[in-house]
Amino acid sequence: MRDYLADRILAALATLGGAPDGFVPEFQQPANPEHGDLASNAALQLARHFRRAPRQVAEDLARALDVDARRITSVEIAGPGFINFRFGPAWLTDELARIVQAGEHYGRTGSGTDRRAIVEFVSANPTGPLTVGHGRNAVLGDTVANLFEWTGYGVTREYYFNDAGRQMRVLGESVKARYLAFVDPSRGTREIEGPSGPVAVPDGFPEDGYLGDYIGEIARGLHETHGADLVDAPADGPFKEAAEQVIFREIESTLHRLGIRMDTYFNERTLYETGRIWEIVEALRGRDLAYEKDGATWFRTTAFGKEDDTVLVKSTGEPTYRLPDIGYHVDKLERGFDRIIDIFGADHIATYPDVVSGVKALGHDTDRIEVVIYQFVTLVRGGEPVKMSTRKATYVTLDDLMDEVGEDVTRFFFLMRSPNTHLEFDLDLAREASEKNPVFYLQYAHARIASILRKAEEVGFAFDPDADLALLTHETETSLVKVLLGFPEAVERAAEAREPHRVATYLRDVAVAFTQFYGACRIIGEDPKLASARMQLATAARIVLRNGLSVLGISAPDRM
RNA sequence: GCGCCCGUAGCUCAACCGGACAGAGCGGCGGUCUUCUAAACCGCAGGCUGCAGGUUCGAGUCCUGCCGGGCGCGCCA
Repeated sequence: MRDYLADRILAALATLGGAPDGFVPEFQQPANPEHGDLASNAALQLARHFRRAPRQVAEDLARALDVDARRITSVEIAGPGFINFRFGPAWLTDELARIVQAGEHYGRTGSGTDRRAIVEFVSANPTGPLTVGHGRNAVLGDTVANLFEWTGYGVTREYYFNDAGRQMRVLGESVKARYLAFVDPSRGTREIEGPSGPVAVPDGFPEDGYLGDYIGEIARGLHETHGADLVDAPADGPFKEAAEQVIFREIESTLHRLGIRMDTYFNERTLYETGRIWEIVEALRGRDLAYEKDGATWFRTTAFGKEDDTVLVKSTGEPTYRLPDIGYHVDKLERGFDRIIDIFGADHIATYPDVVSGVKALGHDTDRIEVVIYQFVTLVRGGEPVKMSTRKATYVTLDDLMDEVGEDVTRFFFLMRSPNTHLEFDLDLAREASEKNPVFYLQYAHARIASILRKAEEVGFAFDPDADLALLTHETETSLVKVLLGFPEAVERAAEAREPHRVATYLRDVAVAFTQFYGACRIIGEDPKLASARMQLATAARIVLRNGLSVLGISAPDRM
């Protein structure tokens, strides 16, 4: 419809002496229904160009406008010079029929056809269970990936991790110390600083070791299968490996609960093994963007406007995260993706420009790389913010959260707000009042429609699939149709903006419009022709709710 | 000190690349179940969109400066 009207407006402008080059008519849905179904501000924008009052331009434009009376029933000028259009009932019913016909494909668009995107998300190193903090990343990334799929992209979901490095070494040491205590229960203990005062740990437990219960579980498992055979094994040998394996399995199962399945896991180590990172250092050096100082290799980030240069390779010979990150992104570019999306928490925002600079310096097209930054989740319990630390085990895991409020609520909660606003998660509220969560409102609307269809079957009402949709004249009926027609655009915009919450917001409008229709119009028991038409409308609403919830990765139950 | 994000109803948040009278949910107050699900619906109250300027036909949205909060600014990731 927008394309059609844009075409008509341009045609009308041509008869008025032409529009400025590159002028593209814009439309908006008026907030006030009295202003019609779609409004153009063309006259306001062109007033200066024509050197006339906006309303004058609007009148001329409206007069010159030649539109199909079946699609547009009224063209009005209002306010400072808006041109308001009203859709014809025949067009609306045609479109409604199209929704039912498209079914589960309704809302899929082809803007990304034949293009490929990779979304990298979660990417937590396997040092412990996923926490609520990872939840926002996981759900956001998965849903952004869904949005890409709905616009026609081929999508790869990738998890990037690193099992070398200090964190993992400490993890191995933590497990080994617990293991030794299982082997020799009389082993001495000492106290280190825990989350709330000192805690007793076995001798040999690192000062900054991991205190979570899962460490002991892993150690117990090793003791049960290997007995005392591992007492002389290195911490970063079987202990670290066992920990990594067990923890990764848990992470994966947590993600599965959320409906997330990764396509690929990328181990940072491969960038070392292939020598990729050293090639990059040499390439940068060749462009005079890397140099040696104080035993370290530096990246000349001052050449890109930063105040200081940054270290690429430490004096120990170990690269900083920046170097493999550059290599990783080059790798993704070489794999031929058209869009490369990284989902990062706000704390990583500063690292991104260095990586892009590096990739760009190597001659790659960095326009394809894009970062979705989300702000932190503040966990609130008993009205107080909860400080979380994986190491100190003062976290709430994603599994805990799902146990308490359910998978659907968990997903919806992380998706209902814009990524770049802080998310306050009140645990008490989520637990006690979870039935008041907006996600239930959407699901309830869906369940009600399913209930109507069941009921129809029970009473033996066979509705006519070729129902005369022109019978849908009630105010709540037409407004529901109009809302339903907005779905493809809602998906498209959410995808473009990488903002899943737009879909959630839209679905609320759908549920509201349906519920109003439901309250005002009965289906079963009405005249069969009208009932059939309404059944079509309800079916269309169900399709939109189901498809929309599917974009968000949330179930659409038939009963509640 | 510098950089990024945020500041909208009592609380949590929307507002579609600048549009018409800033909207929801929760909480508060008052109504509505013999009907396809009351996990619902209807109504009322509640706002100088942090403050001060600027840009223009028009600003919550863009620019500048303040104020307040978050996150960064490491040979950690």
